[in-house]
Amino acid sequence: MAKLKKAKCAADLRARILRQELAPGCDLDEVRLAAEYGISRTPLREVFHRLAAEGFMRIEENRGAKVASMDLPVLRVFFQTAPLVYSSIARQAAENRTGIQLARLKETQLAFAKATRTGDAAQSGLLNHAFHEQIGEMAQNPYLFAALMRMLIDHTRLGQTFFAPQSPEDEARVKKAIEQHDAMISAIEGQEPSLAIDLTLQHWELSRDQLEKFVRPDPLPIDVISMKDRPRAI
Amino acid sequence: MAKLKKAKCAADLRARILRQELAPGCDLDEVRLAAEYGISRTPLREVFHRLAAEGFMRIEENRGAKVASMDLPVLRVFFQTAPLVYSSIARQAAENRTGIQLARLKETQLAFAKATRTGDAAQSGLLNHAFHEQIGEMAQNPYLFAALMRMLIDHTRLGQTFFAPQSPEDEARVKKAIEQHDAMISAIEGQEPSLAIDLTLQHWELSRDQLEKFVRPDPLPIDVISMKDRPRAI
DNA sequence: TTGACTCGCTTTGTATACATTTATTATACA
DNA sequence: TGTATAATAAATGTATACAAAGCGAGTCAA
Repeated sequence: MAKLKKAKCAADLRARILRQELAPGCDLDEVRLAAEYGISRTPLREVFHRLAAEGFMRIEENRGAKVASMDLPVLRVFFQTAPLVYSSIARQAAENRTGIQLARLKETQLAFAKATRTGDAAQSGLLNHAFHEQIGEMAQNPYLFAALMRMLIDHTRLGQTFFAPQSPEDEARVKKAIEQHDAMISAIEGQEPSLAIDLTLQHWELSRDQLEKFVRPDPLPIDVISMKDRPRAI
Repeated sequence: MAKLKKAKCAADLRARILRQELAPGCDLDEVRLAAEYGISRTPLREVFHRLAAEGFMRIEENRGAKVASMDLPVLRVFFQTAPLVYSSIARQAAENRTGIQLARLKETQLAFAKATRTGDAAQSGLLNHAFHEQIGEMAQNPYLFAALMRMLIDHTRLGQTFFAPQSPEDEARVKKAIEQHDAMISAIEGQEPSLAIDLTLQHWELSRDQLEKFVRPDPLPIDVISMKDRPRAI
């Protein structure tokens, strides 16, 4: 039981970070969290060190653990690197997937589609994360998997709003994402690497178009700024 | 001082694993190592969890930490993935390197060349590792960097013998590797991404040819097997 | 008012003692 | 002799107590 607590704590912290319930940069109180999870500081700190190495947080000497930040320079790299990593993973997943993994992926996809239908945006984000992580496992490539996991941390955090559609267009996008997942499952099941790559890149483009709105918000119209600041201008 | 001990412990464990002084799969005694590094089990265990997440070791519930193994299936993936990761990193290093990083890289290369000259194979391996890790840092890509670090763990462990030349041909190979490093530095300094990629792939091929001898030893001649087993055959 | 300093509080880091689990050995029995 | 089981030893996991470092409020002097 005690062991389960530690694993559960790690999993829950990951989820809270991915949901941005623990915001990027916010710092984590050892005693508070230890109490919250019903464990002492010792095992919690072990979890911290592990999550730090996984890229969820960083630990600063004598000043505790903080949730990994998402600075803009890195986000640029994110958009640049995602197609390479995602498509490589997709190809190898189609080549190497096992039947059991495929069955699990289908289950996740069902749960994911259901979460979007019930409008649970946070849960949708986490299940979408799980979906892509499972494809990563199928690739059986520990090297690229490490890169993928780090990409997904930022991708899921950025995409929090994706599954909370505000308009009919947003809803259509979510629906399309689900269909793309289904197509990807088919390509992986049929062991068609190049098709899996194509579908993955299409899926990425859908996601990217949405994400970029948050990463590069249109700069405020120049006159608005100047109007606002004019009174205080020298 | 106490903090330095922990960092030093982590760095030393990494080095010992890379040198195969701690062999793949061997298990790590908490009390022994804690005594060895002059710290208690608590901080050592934190280091273990961190190194586990970095891919140096794995931790099994209630049965301690073991050095990460190098199984053949994964090694196949290693050979398949290395060109992609290494060349992507090289390109981005050429694009994004800073002057300070370049200076540090040159220092490492000097130390590396010196270690090969003095015949210190273990140190050569570690400095070669540091050289490629520094190129990874230059790329400023945390996602691919995670993949690179995992590749280098296996690459350095596999290549232990590379810098302990047994023949004039081996020595020529080491010499060539050093020259390739110099050429890579030039390409990165001159910010020539495509040249950096070419040189990196050449460097990889040199390394690969040598590594494959250890990974895929020639299978026993078929008649030797049949001769040996014939007496016991049905 | 500002800047530097001290004191005390809060938080982080480490060691140690204890609980729990696994591994090993000894012993009994078939 | 081989196997199963009990007893014991060794280790891993956790909690707690204590040490050390950081942080902030308040004080005092310039």
